Amino acid sequence: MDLSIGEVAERSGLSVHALRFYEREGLFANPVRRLSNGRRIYHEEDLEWLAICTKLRSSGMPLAMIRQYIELVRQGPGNEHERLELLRRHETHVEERIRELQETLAVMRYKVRVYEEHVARGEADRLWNPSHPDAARTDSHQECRPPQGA
Amino acid sequence: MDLSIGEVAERSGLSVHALRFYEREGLFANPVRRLSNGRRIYHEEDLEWLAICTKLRSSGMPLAMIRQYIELVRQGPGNEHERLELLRRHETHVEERIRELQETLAVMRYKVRVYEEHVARGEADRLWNPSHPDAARTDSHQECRPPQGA
DNA sequence: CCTTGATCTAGACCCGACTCTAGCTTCTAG
DNA sequence: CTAGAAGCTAGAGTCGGGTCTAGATCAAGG
Repeated sequence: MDLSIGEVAERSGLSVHALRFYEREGLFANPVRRLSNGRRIYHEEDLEWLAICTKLRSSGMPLAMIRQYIELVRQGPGNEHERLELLRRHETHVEERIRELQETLAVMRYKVRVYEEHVARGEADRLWNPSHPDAARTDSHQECRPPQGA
Repeated sequence: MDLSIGEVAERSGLSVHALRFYEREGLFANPVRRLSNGRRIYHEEDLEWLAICTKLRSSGMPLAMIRQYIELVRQGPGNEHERLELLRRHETHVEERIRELQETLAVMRYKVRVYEEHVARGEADRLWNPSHPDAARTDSHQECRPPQGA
């Protein structure tokens, strides 16, 4: 039932270094316990929490925010509002990020399509080419009118 | 028609420091020209290119990749395929990132909803709470069956 | 008994992308 | 003529998020 840091590393996908680092950073709710010889012991719950952490991280939540969350948890019941507020804040942030990426993607797709056509016609070199002022100018106009669906 | 670094900073939204930094990093296609007194002079095209750079950056393209692109441009016509390949690689990357964010978002929304319900019923403290093994376990099961639409 | 491998700590190092500082020059307005 | 703003360079510092190293300890197997 007890897991060594190596096992946790393997199962969580984090390095042992990262696990110790996370601990120093206060990202564990309950202080990591030790064997009499000083070695860390983890349990299933730790793995579950780490899975959540990794998910939050992959969505761009900074460690500092995860720490804030876990600090609220440590303070015990009574601050559920703050916890929710924090999560919703991040939700909003992720939504905005998605929109930003989608917009860039639309512009890029459009440009790539235009470029492909030009290349096909042998008139290449007229896209995102800052050493070709003519093209740059033409193109940046196009950029102002991205695909209708954007 | 000539722009000083300060003007470019203001109009591009980048700091003068960042502009000099970008130049050192080789992110300009044509070497930035200087006045006889050593001061940099920029032109509209530079602003246009910087706008593109900023867009690419905001979509997560690393400076190193922008540099690769601009190096292809500097080499002149003939490598349009490589340029397109580079842009498509990034496109794919952005698509994947969007998917990743959408997935996390779905999970977060679900969890937040569950949490809200629990809080409403006064049974709070049962979500993403690694010091409450019981809750953690229940919850991580829920996590394995995210909203049907995910 | 000895090696191998996992662990420990403290602290150095890395990378990306800037940001800022020091010390100097140069332009512009009063 | 002079103060202040804006520029210049080289190089140091920052921040986030780790990663790695050195040197010590410990447990197990041959």
